[in-house]
Amino acid sequence: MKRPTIADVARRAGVSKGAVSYALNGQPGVSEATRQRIVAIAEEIGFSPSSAARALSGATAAAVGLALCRPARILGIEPFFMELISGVEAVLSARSYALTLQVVADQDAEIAVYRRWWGERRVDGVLICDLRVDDRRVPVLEELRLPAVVIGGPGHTGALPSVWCDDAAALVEAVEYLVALGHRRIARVGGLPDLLHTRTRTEAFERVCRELGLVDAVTVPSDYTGEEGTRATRRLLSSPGRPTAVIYDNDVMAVAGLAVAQEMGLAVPGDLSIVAWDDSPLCRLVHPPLTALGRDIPAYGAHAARNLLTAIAGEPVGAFQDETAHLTPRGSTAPPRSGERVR
Amino acid sequence: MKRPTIADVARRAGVSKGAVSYALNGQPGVSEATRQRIVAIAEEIGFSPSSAARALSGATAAAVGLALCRPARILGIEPFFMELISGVEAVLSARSYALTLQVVADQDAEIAVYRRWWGERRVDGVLICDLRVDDRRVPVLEELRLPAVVIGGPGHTGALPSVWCDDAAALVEAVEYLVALGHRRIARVGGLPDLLHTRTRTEAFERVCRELGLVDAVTVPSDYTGEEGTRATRRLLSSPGRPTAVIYDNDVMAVAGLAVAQEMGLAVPGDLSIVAWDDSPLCRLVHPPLTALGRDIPAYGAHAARNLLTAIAGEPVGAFQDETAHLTPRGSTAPPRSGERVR
DNA sequence: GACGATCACTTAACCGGGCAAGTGAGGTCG
DNA sequence: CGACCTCACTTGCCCGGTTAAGTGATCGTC
Repeated sequence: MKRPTIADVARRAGVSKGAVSYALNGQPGVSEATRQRIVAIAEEIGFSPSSAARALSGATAAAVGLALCRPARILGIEPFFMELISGVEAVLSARSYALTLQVVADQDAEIAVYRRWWGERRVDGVLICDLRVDDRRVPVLEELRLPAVVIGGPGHTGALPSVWCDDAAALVEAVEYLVALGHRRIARVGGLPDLLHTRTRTEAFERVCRELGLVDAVTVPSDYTGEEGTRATRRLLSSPGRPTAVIYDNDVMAVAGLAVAQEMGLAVPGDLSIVAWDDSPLCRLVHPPLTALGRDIPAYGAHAARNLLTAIAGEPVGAFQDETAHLTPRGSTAPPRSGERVR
Repeated sequence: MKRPTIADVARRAGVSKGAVSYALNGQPGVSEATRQRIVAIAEEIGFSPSSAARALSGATAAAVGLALCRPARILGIEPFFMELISGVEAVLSARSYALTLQVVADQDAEIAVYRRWWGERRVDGVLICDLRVDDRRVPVLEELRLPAVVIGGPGHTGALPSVWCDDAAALVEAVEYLVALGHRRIARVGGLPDLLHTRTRTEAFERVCRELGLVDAVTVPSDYTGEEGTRATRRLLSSPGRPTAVIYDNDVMAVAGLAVAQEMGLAVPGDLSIVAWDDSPLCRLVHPPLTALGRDIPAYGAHAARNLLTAIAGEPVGAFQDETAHLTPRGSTAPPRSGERVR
């Protein structure tokens, strides 16, 4: 089956292809009667304009890019990215934009992908995730003048617009909640230490613990995998003066931590309270269900996509603060047993 | 920063753009010395050919499409799709193909996306997931002559090539294993009943149970979500003559089932054995770790992508059988308690 | 009734590559 | 020595849209 082109529509309508272009794009230059006839014919023969030809004649590619820099085994189990993509997609497909996805091995590969996409005019703009401190991708995108929205921050985004949320405030809420329950020995299993939001959380954790007088509040770095969550939890729970509550930087590690506690014969929440970051269905699936810091991730992605489309349209876009994650208490948190409450 | 075009390279090299095209595409028509000079200049000024221009002049779009027809909350938590995408990506990016992703609401929307992609020449081919019985997408893709590889089967793929694995055999292995442990009352929580592989598994389950003389082997349909897994498990475990073993069609529901058992005070595996389909890290995270039917999903995706590229190249491709999922026994399966063993 | 304005188109150039056909220089051979 | 061939390019058209500029018909106006 041959794909219909604008020339086919023009021939059937008995007009020039210029007229068809004006008619289908709502431009002036054709009468209303002719426009309707052309639209009907286009509909009838199933014409949709070649994105390549459109992109070539100066218009947009009608596509945005997303490069993910995480190994497959983490991408798979972390609900975050798929939920983000769902939200991004909802906005893009409503405007007939395509999403081009690429999984990359490291930051250099990611930068190479951006340069290639830019040179190939394959995308009109990109979303960047997993912002790092002094991120090398930012100056490259600025230099290329490739429209981009950073998902993350605040700060370290250069002149690029961003969509961010206040992780520090969310973390403070979680710690204050645990302290209100009576916990004094709180530990945290953090995400990849290079990521900006991990650093933000770590600093907030240290600050709030200092302010509340919690002395041995320690953050164990990890890589978001269940294995690392298991390892970190084992270490924390085997140490003298083990914590009575642990905050995990993602849900996967929190679930892993729960399993370790059960394996070691510790009751959750009796002997150990657990708080997870990112409240995916996973948190509600396990027993006890996990207290979690949740937020609407599809909405987060949707905001990023919307701002990117605005930036592509050439309008100025600044930093957008999304809602702060809020704590949903569930069965995994409770006051520590009395013996534990006194240091 | 202006994007370099082939004309920029030609000007710097002092040749025509035709010569540059020949040089960069390894075609004969330029001397080796000139070719190297041109390649060096292209490298230096960071030239990559516009994908739009390339696509327009008859070559490929260098992109393949993947439409996912599942609601966001399922896509997020099911590791299957992200792992599949990782595998697909590994093959595509090695050949500089882009992956265009779209999340759609239903089958009609998905078909509309294929028609649009085809008309826009946006992709050279597509991968289709979640094959149904007498799938309506198949004849559409055949009519459009859009290269496609079906991920699923066997059967119901029309003349389209496919990549599939023998779910029936895997299911039989799981049931035989449970029977060997001494189980006689085995139930199954199935996936979406419309999907072909669900039907394949259901038929295999009924057949093998009949052959082994297990009388009340029941399949409860569900939708792959944790909530449905919870509901189905509650119903199964509350019924008189409750099963001593349950096979779940995905890992999420298995984890949910485990939580229900714990909540109802049933010991796993003492009172209830659990087998999960798709062995994601999730299965190893919970306590006890789940016995699972695992397979290499990234490899599955990679095979599909490879066959799609072959089909795009115009070479004939048939059905490809991937390895059968194999059972990894873990802590969630054991012989039923003696009182249960006798019917 | 001549003139300018407006309308409803058409024409043609352009985007950036690919590629068939053309060209001129140099070499081979009868 | 001229015919022929090969090599190493150049020229020019094509892909399928968009859009500025051009054109002819109709209309209103003085």
